[in-house]
Amino acid sequence: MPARPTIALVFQALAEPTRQQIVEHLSRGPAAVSELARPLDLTLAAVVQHVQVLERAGLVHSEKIGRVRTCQLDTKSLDLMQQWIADRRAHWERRLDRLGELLDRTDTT
Amino acid sequence: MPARPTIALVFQALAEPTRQQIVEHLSRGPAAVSELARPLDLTLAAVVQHVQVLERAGLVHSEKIGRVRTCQLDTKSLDLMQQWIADRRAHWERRLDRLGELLDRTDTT
DNA sequence: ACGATACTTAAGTGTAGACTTGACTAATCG
DNA sequence: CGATTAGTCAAGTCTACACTTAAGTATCGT
Repeated sequence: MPARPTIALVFQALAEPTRQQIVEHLSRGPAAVSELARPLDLTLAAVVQHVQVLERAGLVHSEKIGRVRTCQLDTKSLDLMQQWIADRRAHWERRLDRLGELLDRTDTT
Repeated sequence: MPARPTIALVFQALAEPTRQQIVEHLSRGPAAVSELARPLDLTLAAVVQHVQVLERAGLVHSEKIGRVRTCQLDTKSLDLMQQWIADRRAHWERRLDRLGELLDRTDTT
């Protein structure tokens, strides 16, 4: 039901300090929305909205049982980020290599 | 001169699609500000501002020679991000392990 | 020297989005 | 059953920030 999350969505979601805190909380284990809210001087409504953003970004998965919605970290988007970083780095380093070769050649001629 | 960049700053910087494009451009090699601006239907002033944000986040380093400011990818903050992701994942997976043990024990008793 | 290029800075505008309030539903407890 | 708990939804407010314009500086080409 959520359109496949893009890196843009992931970075946008993590840009908000509160949402970073929520992710850090969830990395210590699943939690209900109200548990996430407790340490966060915010209304429950605000926390719900944050969770929705994190879900659209594929960073969190949640399921409602009875009246309590339990949230879990979803590592899919962590993978996505790591891939993105690796890609940028790969391009960058390949470039440095080519530069190195060039310098070597101009050096020895 | 830039205060040590925080993960918060890094995510905030990458939240903006335009800045993602700039980082992608720079991963293919250094570029002047006006080169970054060319494909980006924006004024030069706007691009300068984006570069400043990326610099404060430690994602880009730039140096002005003559009248042209040349920008480079700075991998410091890529490291920072990768560390952050690894940390969240580590906590999360350690938790899953403990859960597994618990289930094993309750299973065999 | 003159014009063009490559930024830089300050100030103003407009919009996205973080947060609140208030009213609602539904599950659980005593 | 009524009261509490846990979450949901729809408006509305308020601020941060992406972007523009306009005016400036410094460098380069001829």
